[in-house]
Amino acid sequence: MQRLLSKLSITISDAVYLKDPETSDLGRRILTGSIDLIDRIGLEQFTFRKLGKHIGSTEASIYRYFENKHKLLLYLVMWYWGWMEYRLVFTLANVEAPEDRLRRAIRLLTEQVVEDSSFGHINEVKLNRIVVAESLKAYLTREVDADNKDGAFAYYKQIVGRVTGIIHEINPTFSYPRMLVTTVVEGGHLQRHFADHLPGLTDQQEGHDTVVTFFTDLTFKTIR
Amino acid sequence: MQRLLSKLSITISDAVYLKDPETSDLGRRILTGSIDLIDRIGLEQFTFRKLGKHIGSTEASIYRYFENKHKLLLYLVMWYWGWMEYRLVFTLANVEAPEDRLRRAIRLLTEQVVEDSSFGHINEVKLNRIVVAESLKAYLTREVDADNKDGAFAYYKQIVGRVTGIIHEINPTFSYPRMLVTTVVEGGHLQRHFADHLPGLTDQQEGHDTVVTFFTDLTFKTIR
DNA sequence: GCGGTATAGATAGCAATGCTATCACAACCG
DNA sequence: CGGTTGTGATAGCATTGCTATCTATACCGC
Repeated sequence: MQRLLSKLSITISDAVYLKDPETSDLGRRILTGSIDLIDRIGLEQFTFRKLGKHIGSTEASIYRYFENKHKLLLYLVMWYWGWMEYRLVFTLANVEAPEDRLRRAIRLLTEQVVEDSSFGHINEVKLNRIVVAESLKAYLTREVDADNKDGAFAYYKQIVGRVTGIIHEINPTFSYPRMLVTTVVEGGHLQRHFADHLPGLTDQQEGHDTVVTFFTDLTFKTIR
Repeated sequence: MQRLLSKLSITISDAVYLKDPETSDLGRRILTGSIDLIDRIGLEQFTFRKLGKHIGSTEASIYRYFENKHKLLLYLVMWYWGWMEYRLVFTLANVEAPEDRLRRAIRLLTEQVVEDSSFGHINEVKLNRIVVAESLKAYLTREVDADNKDGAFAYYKQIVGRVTGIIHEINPTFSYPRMLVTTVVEGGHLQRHFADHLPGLTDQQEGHDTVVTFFTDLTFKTIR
């Protein structure tokens, strides 16, 4: 899978960037560097000026690629879901039984990413942490509607659509598959965050991964 | 209930404010005005300078009450959960059967607030919209741990604890009650947000409230 | 009524942020 | 070789986030 993925590229809606960062050395340094820096200092503290310093370039040059840090976040989040969709498709390949397919899908969507490798300049482990900690901020703004029109959530919706389809195979009468899938995905992120910072709000324990277990169980029981 | 609540007051940890806004006219105008303005323009666009103009005061005066807008948000969110805990206690009063108690609790936590009245200078309808749209930003920061130590999430945790207790009554062997409750609460908020802005990600329909139905159903099935 | 104290308005100021503009230089491309 | 493109360098400006100082007022105890 690694080898294959490294040849594929994830298409990002050109509405989220001014100049495609995949097409130049500086662009790729912006991606690598921003993932690095956001993971380290958090989105609030992150600025284009700091990123410029971090990658040995300037604020003005970065502005030639992205309108502002919100758009850059959209890019990263969109890339992440594009990558996840690839992984989902591979994970489900040749798996026939819908129950197995659903189980695998939920695992993929709720487990932590621990291995970085497939794409050269993107560190998926760090990007996963960013998505857990910051991606909701990409949805919870006044610009959602515009960003949505720009296709920023296209991969996310596709994933929701795929899993919804599996649920439908298992139980065609279940009325709220999309609600369930987004609840599982975002709930998974939130539980990971709580486990790290507000342990009183979760039951996740050190060591074994109760998040995956919990959401798998919840999903199968809910759709019955 | 209205009459009783209007005499009660919700205690907010003094770590989130510099000067108790409940103790002065200006303080109460800050609360009323900030709820108004955040609801109108969103947290990102909201600044103390704008709030000063909005309530006919100055930036500097507001800074005497709150360190920054993040602390003000914590105050509002904490107030909201304090208020919700009151309402939860009243909603459950004299209801014996744990299934009924759970059903009522979930409804309260996931339904939209539509009536404003009980507390003079706080508009609960607007505050509910703010909590739906912005409260996750209060958790998803680098300061969570410090804010948590300051007791900013105390009411939230108490509510989680109460509902966890009910779940335990119904099924003492269920292992993840806290995960379930926070998933329901935050999931409820998210679904409302999606319904308004990203309808492709939810199944909520105009008119009848599927969010409450969905999460009630999910909860009962999950704990069985 | 007098002096003290708390409160809030007015104004200034400063560093950081968000964003734009201009210019110079190098690479590369036909 | 001349033109285009991409990047760095620098400047600048409005806004934000926050602090400081000064003044007017109101209220509180005596």
